[in-house]
Amino acid sequence: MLSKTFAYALRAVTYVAVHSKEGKKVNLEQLSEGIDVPQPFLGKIMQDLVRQGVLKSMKGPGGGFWTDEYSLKLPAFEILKATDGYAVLTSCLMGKKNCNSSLPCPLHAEYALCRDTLFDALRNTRISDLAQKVEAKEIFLAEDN
Amino acid sequence: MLSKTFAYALRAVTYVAVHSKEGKKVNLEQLSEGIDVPQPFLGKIMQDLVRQGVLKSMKGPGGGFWTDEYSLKLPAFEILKATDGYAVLTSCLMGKKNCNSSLPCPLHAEYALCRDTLFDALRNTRISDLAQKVEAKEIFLAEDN
DNA sequence: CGAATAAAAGATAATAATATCTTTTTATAT
DNA sequence: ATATAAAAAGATATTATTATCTTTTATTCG
Repeated sequence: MLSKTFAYALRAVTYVAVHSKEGKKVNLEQLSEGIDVPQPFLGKIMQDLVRQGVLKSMKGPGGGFWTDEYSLKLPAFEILKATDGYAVLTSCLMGKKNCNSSLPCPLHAEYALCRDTLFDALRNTRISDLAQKVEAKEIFLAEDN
Repeated sequence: MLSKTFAYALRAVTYVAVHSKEGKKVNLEQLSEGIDVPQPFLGKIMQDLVRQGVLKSMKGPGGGFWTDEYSLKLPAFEILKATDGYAVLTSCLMGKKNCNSSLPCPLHAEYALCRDTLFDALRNTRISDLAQKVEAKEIFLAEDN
C-alpha cells in the first residue's frame, strides 16, 4: 500500500523541516545519516521531492535542502503524490483490476476504509506538524535518534 | 502491507470453498481461470496453502483442491500466515527497523491502527463467511465473474 | 578563473516479488 | 501394468523496487 520510497521521503522531508527552522540547509550526507537511508537512493528521492515543489535545493558549497514557509504548510499527502503517484489512491487487493464498492473483492470494505483513513491522515497533517512532533519527541526518524 | 500473493490466495481459497459445497474438487486450471490468476504461480501458492492445512489436495485423475468442515471454520488470517508469514503482523513504515508505540515513526499511530484493524478483520472472518458472501454476490473473485 | 562543494542525472546492479517452464511424483482408471 | 490426469517440486525468467556507481551541472569562495 505504501512503498519504502514513501517512508524514506516522509522521514527525509520531516528531518529537513526540523533543521530548516534553525535556518540551516541539510546536505544529502547529513540527511542520509540522520534518517538512516542509503545516500545514493535518497538523492534520487530528493530530486522528485524538489521537482514536485515539496522542498527547495541548491548545489555547491553550503548547498543542500530546506523547506520554506510555503512548503511547511503543505500536507504530507504531497509527499505521497511525489513518490507513489496517484495509483495508490485507489489501490486494492485486486491490484490494477477494477474493484469498487459495487463490485468488491473479498476484503474491499476493510481495505478501502483502511487506505482512505491513512490517506486522510496524510491530507490532514502538514509538514510543519510532523516537524513539531519530532521536536516534542513524539515521533522518531531513525532508530538511534 | 498485503502482498499480491496473499490477494491471490484469498480469492483462491474462497473459490475452492464455494465449489467444495457442491461436493466438487477444483483443479488448478479451473481455479486459475475462475479467479484470473496465472496458473503456474497459483500452483506454487496452493502448495503453501495445502502445506499449512488451509486446503486439501489430491493428485491424479479427478484430483484437485477442496475444503473440509475443519478448514471452512478457519479464520482468513490463516491464509495471511501461509502466504506472508508473521513479519507483516508488526510491519510498519520503518520496515524491519524497530518501531513501536514508544518509539514511533511519523505515521505509526495511523498505520498500526490500520494494519491491526485489517488483521482483526481477517481473524474474525472465517473461510465459510467468505464463501457465503460470494454466493450472496456481495463479493467477487474476478472481474467478469 | 579555478578549486571545491554538492545537487542532478544517467547508467547499472542487487534484491524481492511475481511469473513461467520443465520434470517428477502421485493417484486413478482401464 | 500402463496411460492419463493432476499436484508437487525444482529451475529459470521477468518485472518492479531498492540500491549503487559514475559523470555532469551548478554554485560559492578564494
